[in-house]
Amino acid sequence: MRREVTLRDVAELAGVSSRTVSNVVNGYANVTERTRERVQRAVDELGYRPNVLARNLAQGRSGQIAVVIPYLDTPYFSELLQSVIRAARVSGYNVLIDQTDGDPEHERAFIAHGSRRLLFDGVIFSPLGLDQQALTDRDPSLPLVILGERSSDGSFDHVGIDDVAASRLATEHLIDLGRRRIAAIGDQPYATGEAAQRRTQGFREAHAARGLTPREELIISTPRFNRPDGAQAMNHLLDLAEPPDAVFCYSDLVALGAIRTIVSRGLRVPEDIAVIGYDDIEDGRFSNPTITTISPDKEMIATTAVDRLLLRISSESPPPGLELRAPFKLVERESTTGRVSPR
Amino acid sequence: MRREVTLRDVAELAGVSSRTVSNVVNGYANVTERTRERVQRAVDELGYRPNVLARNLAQGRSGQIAVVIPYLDTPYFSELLQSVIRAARVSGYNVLIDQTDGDPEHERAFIAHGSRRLLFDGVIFSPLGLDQQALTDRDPSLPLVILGERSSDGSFDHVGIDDVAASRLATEHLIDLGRRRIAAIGDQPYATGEAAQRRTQGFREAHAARGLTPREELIISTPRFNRPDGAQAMNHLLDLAEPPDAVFCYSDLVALGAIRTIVSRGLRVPEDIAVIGYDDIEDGRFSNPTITTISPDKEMIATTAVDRLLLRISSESPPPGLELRAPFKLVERESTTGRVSPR
DNA sequence: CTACGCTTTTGCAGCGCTGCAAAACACAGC
DNA sequence: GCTGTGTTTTGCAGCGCTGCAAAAGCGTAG
Repeated sequence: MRREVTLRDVAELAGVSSRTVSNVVNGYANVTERTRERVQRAVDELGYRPNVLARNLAQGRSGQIAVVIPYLDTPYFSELLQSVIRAARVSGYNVLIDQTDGDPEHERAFIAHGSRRLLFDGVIFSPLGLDQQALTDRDPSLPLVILGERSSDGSFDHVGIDDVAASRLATEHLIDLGRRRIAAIGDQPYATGEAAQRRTQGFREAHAARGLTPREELIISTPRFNRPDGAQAMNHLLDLAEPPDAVFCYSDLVALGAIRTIVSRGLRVPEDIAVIGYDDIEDGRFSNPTITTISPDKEMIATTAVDRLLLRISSESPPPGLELRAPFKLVERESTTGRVSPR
Repeated sequence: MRREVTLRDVAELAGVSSRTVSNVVNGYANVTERTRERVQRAVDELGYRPNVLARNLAQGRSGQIAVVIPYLDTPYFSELLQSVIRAARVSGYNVLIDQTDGDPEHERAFIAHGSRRLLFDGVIFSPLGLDQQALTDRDPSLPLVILGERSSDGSFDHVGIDDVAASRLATEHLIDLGRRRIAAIGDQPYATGEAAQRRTQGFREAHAARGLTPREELIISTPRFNRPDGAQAMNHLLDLAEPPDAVFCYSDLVALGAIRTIVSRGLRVPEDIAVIGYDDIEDGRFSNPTITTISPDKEMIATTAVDRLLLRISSESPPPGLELRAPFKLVERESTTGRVSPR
C-alpha cells in the first residue's frame, strides 16, 4: 500500500506552509482567496484526504460517540438508534455501537473509569442492570446521557418519557373499556428494575384513580421485555383459575408474545382479552391484531439525547444534569378496540 | 480535565524506559518477570490507560471496522449486525455503523476513493443500489466483504446464501402443498435489483421443475422489502380478478405486511392463501400465524464475513476474492401448513 | 519615511504511541 | 579474561495533524 498524501505534500506543491494547507482544508478564516485557490488546486491534484487518526490525536478528540444498548435486535432500540445515528451524522459525529446483552458487569465496565476512553467523546447509554453505585463510580470526565431507565443525579442528562403517567394512561384505557381483571406483564421488583417499577406504579395509580384495586396475582414479572417472556407470562396467566380480561404489557414485544399465546390457545384479542403494549414499534402496526400502544416520540428522544451530549462534549464546565421529558401518546389499535370491518 | 497519565509517566515511576512500559502493556515477549511486575505496579498505581488515538496513529490502523447497511431498523439487518458485533469484538475490533437509507449515492461515496478512510480498517457492506461501476471505481486498498447482494469480481469476498436455490425451495414447498396460482412479491427488474432477480429466477425454476408456468401478472415488484410494501402489493393481488392461492414473499417483512392485508380483508392464512417468507426474523416466529420461511444461517454469515475481513486486513497481499455460501433451510410454520390445534 | 495596527502566513513543538535498530546485559565456552 | 550468542532494554524518530505565538506583509496615518 503506497504512502498516503499528506498535508506536507500538498504544501510543497502549492508552495505554502503545511499550516496554511491545514487552514484551507478546515475552512478557517483569514486565508486570502488567492492562496485558498492555489491550495485547493494542489489538494485536488494530489487527491489529498485528511488523516482522521492524526487529527484526532492532535485535537485530543475522536469525533465519535458511543451508544450503549442492551440488545441491538430489539426493534425499539434499533429504531431509536437509527434516529441517533442520523442526528449524530448531522453534527459530523460517527456512532460506535456497543451491545451489553444486558450484562450488568459489561455495563459497569463501560462507564467505569477509562474503558476504551478516547475512542469516543461521549456516551449515550440505555442501561438495563445498572445500579446507582456504578453511576457514582463512573469516570466523571466522560460526557454521559442516559436513556429510559434511571433518573439523573445531576451529573448527567436523562432523556425519557414519563413512565408513570404513560402507564397510567395505558391502564386507564383498559379500565375505561370496561375491563376489570387487568394483568400487567413486565414488572421487575428488584434494584435494577426501576423503569419496570415505574410502569407498575402507573398501573396501580390508574386503578386507584378509578376506585379499583389491582389483583396482585395478575402482576407478572419477567426477566426481559421480549416475545418469549410475553408468551410465557401469558401462558401462566391463562392457567389461572380466573384469567384476566385485559393485559398491560411493558413492551410491544411482550404484547406480541402474549397475543401469540392467547390466539394459539384459541381465544380472541380483544374480545376475550384486550392487550395494550408500550413503545410503538413497527411490528405492532402490522401484526394481527394491530397493537394498541404507548407511543413515545422516539425522534425527539434521539435528537434531544444527541444534542445534549454534544453540548456536554463541547462545554468547558459541565452543564447541570437535566431531566428531559419527551412527549408520548396513546395509539389505539385493534388489540383493545377491536377490528374495523374488513374493507 | 486534568492531563491523562501517559506511558512516560509510568516509565518514570517504574524507572524504566517508556518503550519497556509499552512492551509490558502490550504483552510483548522478552520482558523479565521482575521488570514486568515493577511496571505493572506502576501502571496500577497511576491508573494508566493506553491512549487509543495515539496507538492508532502510530500503527496506522484504527482497530475499527465499518458495517454499512441500508436500514438499521430492518430486523434482518439488526439481527445480523448483532452477530457481526459479537464476532468483531472477539478479535478486539469495534464496529462503526453506517446507514445508507438505501441511497445509492451514499453507498457509492462510502466505498469510493477515500471517504472517511482510516477511521476503519475494512468494511462489511450490504448494498442495495450499488452498481458494478461503483465497485470498480472503489478504493482498491480498502478491504471489503460484501453481503447478500452482488457476486464477487475477485477483488473482494462475497458472503450469502444461494438465493436461487433457496427461492426455488420455497416455491416448491408451495407447489407441493397443491397451490397453483402462486404469486411472488419483491421482484426488482432493474440494474440494482440483482438479489431480487435471483429470487425470481428460483421462483421460475421451481415452476419449471414441476412442469408449471408462473403467471406473469402474479409477479409483483416492490421498491423495498418492508411491511408497507408487502401490504400494498397484497392489496393489489387481492384486487385481481383471480387472486393467488399462495404467495412467495422476498422477505419476512413483506410476508408480515401481506398477511396483515389478507387477514384484514377477511381471508384466512393459510386456508385461503398460503404465505412463505424469507430471512427467518424473530417476528415471524411469534406472528399470527407464524411464518414459514427460508432461514439463512445468520450466525455463520456474520462470523464468516468478519473472519474474511480481518484476514484481508492483516494480509500483505490481498487474498483472492471468494464466493462464500452459507447454509439455509426451510422452516415450516403456520402460514403454509396451518395451525396446530390449540393446546 | 517611519510607525502602527491589522491580516495573513509560518515554524515549531507536541499529541502519546510504536517500529526499528542499536546498546546493554547475561551467560556459556574456550 | 575474552569472545560470541542470545536476551532484554533503550533511544530516537516519526505517524500527520493542530495549537500557539511569532514573523511577515500590507495599508494607513503622522
